[in-house]
Amino acid sequence: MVAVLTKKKIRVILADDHPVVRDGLAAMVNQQADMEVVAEAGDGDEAISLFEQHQPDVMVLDLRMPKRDGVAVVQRVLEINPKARLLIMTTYDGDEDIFQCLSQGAKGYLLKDAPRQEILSAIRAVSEDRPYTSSSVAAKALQRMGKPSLTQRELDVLELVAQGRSNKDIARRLSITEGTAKTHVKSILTKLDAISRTEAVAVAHKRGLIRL
Amino acid sequence: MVAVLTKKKIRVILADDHPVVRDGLAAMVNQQADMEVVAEAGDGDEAISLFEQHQPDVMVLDLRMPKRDGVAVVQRVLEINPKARLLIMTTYDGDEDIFQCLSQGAKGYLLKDAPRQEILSAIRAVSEDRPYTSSSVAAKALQRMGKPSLTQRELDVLELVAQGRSNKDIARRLSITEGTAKTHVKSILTKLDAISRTEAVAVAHKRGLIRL
DNA sequence: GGGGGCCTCCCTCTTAGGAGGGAGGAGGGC
DNA sequence: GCCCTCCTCCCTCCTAAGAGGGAGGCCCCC
Repeated sequence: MVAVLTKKKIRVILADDHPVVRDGLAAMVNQQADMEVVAEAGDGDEAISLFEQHQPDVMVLDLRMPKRDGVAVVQRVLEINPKARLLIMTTYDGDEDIFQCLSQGAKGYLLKDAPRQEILSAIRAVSEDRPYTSSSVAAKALQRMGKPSLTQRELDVLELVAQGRSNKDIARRLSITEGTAKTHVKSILTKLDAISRTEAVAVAHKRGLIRL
Repeated sequence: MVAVLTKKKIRVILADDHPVVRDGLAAMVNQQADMEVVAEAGDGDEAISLFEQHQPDVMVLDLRMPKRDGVAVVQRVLEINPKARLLIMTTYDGDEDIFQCLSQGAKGYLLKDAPRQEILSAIRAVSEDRPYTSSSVAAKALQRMGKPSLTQRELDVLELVAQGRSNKDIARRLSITEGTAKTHVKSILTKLDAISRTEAVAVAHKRGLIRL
């Protein structure tokens, strides 16, 4: 704390539903001379309201959170302030998550197993509005490019497929005919390049299209 | 730090592949007057060797770690020292993981979203050889009771099923006939109480029988 | 007004998958 | 010795699932 008054500290909000992780990040951040944690959120809604309230330089966001999903938080926060600087920090490295967040306007994306130094330099980069993405994550985002996206209806069907439902059952639940359900399943198989519905589920899971 | 010399501190080893989580736990633990972190491991092998080296009062273990899986670490450590006090701390709440760890002899199991106080009291409990299990986790363990377990071969088949392989493909990979593969799949379906292979995968995943 | 997605529904045809049996050999525990 | 579990293989029968088409209505955007 010697030459403190030269620069303003980077004001950080942490949003993660694990107290342990928040503690860890807070400890790391507050040890740095050039940054400080101004608030901590334990769920998506809290993250949004704390962001509005504090207008931090950087918000570090976990993707899977109670109440409101990470992607939804990204969307909402950027709606409130399009210049918000968001750093996604999560365990999920599916290309869909990464692609969604980055294309929606998050400035950085890193994985929770990243070493301390990488996390800190990511925060600094994002605070200066420079994008930060580790090479492995960037590779995933590029992988996702060019791949066809599923329509909302297809995602609805996919979720039921992943639960192990039959086409007939899916049709009943969505109030469509079995034939239509088959049509959707078929185009899911084509888009995901899978030969069977079970493989489609495996692929979708790996890509982060479905959770659980 | 007033009345320190009355008791020895609880010596804790942390094993988790996320530096952030280790930092968070370390910060929490070292703030307590009655405990201290003596070592940190970032993977399974390291956890085992550090345990041997330090013989801590408690080892806090993540389940999914590089090199050696959490359950395997539990097994090996208890082989080395049957009186080892292990506290599992993970994000996975599948009944299989919980059941495996506890029945193998882990003293406690808690989820990473647990509040600080719960984590600390769990460490204290386990250090005194008292089992600690949160009620939701205990409920899962009981759920698992009575359910049939899969044989090794069935697990082999299940993994391939989860990858979306056909029976024919599975047979080829395991060097058995398609008929035998079918037999295994059939008994998997029966044991998991599923009607289709895709549902079996969903159930298996929920229970923590398969990863990814 | 004319695309272009998207959702819906329809057709035929083939096969992989699941139901329900039985049965033999290997290995371990009692 | 016996029993039991597991893995292996066999049979039949039937349905769900996937391949490969086509087609109409809707809505939004250019």
